[in-house]
Amino acid sequence: MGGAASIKDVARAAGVSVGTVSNVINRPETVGEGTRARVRAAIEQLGYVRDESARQLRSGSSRIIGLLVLDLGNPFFVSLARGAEQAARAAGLGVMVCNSAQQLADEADYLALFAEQRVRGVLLTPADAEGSGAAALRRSGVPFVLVDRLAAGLEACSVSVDDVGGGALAAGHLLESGHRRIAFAGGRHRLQQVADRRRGALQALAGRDAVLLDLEVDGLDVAAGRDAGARLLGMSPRPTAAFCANDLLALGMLQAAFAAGLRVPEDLAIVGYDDIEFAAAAAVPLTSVRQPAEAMGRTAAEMLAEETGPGGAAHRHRQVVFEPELVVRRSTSVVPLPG
Amino acid sequence: MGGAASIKDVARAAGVSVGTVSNVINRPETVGEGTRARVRAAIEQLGYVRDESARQLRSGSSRIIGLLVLDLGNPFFVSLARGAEQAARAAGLGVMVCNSAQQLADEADYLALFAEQRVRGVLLTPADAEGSGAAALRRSGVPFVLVDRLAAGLEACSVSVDDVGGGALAAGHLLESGHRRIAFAGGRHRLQQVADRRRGALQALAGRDAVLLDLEVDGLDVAAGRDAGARLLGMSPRPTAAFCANDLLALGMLQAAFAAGLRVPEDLAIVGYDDIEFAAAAAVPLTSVRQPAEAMGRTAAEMLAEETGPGGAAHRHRQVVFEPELVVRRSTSVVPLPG
DNA sequence: CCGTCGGGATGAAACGATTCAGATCGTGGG
DNA sequence: CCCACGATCTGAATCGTTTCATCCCGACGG
Repeated sequence: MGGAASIKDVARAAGVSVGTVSNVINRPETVGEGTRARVRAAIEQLGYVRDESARQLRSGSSRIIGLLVLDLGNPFFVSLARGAEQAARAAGLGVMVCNSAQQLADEADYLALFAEQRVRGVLLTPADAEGSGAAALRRSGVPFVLVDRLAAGLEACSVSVDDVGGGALAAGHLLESGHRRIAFAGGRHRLQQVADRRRGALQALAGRDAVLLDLEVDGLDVAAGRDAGARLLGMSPRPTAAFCANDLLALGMLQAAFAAGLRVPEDLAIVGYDDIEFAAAAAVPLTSVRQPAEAMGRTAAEMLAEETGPGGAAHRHRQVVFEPELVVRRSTSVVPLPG
Repeated sequence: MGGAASIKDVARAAGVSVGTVSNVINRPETVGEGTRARVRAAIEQLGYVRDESARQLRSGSSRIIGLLVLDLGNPFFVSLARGAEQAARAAGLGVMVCNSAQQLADEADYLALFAEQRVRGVLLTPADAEGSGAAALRRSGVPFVLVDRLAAGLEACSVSVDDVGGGALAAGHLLESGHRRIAFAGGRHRLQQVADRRRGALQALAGRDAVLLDLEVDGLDVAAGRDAGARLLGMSPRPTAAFCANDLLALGMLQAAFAAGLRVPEDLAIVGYDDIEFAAAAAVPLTSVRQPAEAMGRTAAEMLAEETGPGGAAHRHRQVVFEPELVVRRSTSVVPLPG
């Protein structure tokens, strides 16, 4: 193997011109039967694989889309990525998954990488509320879909969930269960999703003689949840329930509660957010607000494929908003549920 | 923006030749100070971004590596990917993460995608024991590193963990804790990692008057663990301990045990494998066999960068084997550990 | 027998960057 | 005053593919 075989080698081996080989690959119906077979045999025999960079250079369009998620360590985003990958494959596209880890600098780096690669488009879960990533994309003219965040105005498509409504669902459920002192693990986080969930909770509690106590966190992972849980245990009077901005925090808090000998939900009720698989699998299954992660990823990829595919000129930006759904499990219900 | 600006546009705007622009970008020290500034200004002003596909076509080498993992739903592989991404970035490379979901067909599809993209190299966690993926890579001449699997012979670099040793650690620990009837959730799985862990367990139990009972699973996730747990509960006499091929299975089994009212570890001791973050965060923290996932990913990417970088001709394939480490937690220790 | 038609095949231009052999120019040594 | 030299810059060739204007040729209608 002295370097991969090119289309020229195939042409020579099959005794035809390069144009014909290209036709066999891209428009086989325009090529005579015998020639087609000969070319196919040559391709097979030489192990020829089309060089995508040359194709892209000439045709001007790439076959991969970039997906930049906030945190690959969160199964919610993994599900989202899986959905996107699935839809992309159905559209003949590949996905390049990258992890911004909520760092603006990393986000910018990866967007630059995507720009150099001339990706077909980008699915972005923005790392800040201001939308600097989206602004950069718009400036460079790369089509993009905002994921897990509503696009302001009509600048782009977006796929999101009603986080305010989700927060209200969670807080409303705790309220109905009799709780009046409720902690919110997430505090005044700079992520808009967290702020919206908090706002929804406040709305649900307004005028109901109940109070929401902010627990600041310095991350949205299990360790931060443990830490927040430890702080919650020190509060007095202690909240009787906690609403966590995501399930990772909730799992950490659950662990902190167990470590301190508290019973869940009797001594502390816990509601998470996302309904990741591990929420149901926890020893005390977590009540959580479900987001349709896979559907979100799938929808986003489909919209991008539509926008950047043939006929994309007629594309109108759309905002798809999914409704969250409360899934009640043991962590908030003293009386065991059926099943 | 009528299409992105090319190097030619920059050259025109700066009043120099394209060669000079290229030099400003790639060998700035060879260009006069004034010219350099003028070109830089033009680049800035036009928002020029180098087209990677053209660069790659001419230079022949890509700046991205492909990473194909068995299961992105398993945090172990997410950590591994994170480590790889980190090392790749340090080497100026991008990573394209894909998920074979243990399906040979998907593995082949993604490897074909990588081949078309002419990726710099591939990090592969093989989906079968026979190594058909590796064979395909060798045939197409793409450099690759086997991850989480020892490379037979000297065909390639590999980064793996001593799974036989890890299995022995887990079983040995259960043996020391007094268990004699031990279930193995994983059964005779086609994945080599699972088979090796089972073999290690058998070795540890050999001649010790203990028995290993296979529990077949049709997946390596939480749901499969729940299922295996349900079956375990029906066995009689019931095993007093279970060794699970990974932590997801263990978490599922833990949940099944709780659902049936069993106490862990008093009625059933459980050992997992991988030591993912959720293992420690479970309500009954899981004893597990730790694998250094991030270090594995990092090492693999570094080896690939070395092999495919300048001076790669002198590269000799190496097999790096990490040692697993037993992490004992509540799920196997009746007497609570300090801390 | 001629003109046309159309299926099949051809060959060269074009995409955007890199690279390298040369051109240009100011300078200092001889 | 001439020449070699280094520093700088130029222009064209090149990478592998797609695309399109042509060309070839046998068949068919007139």
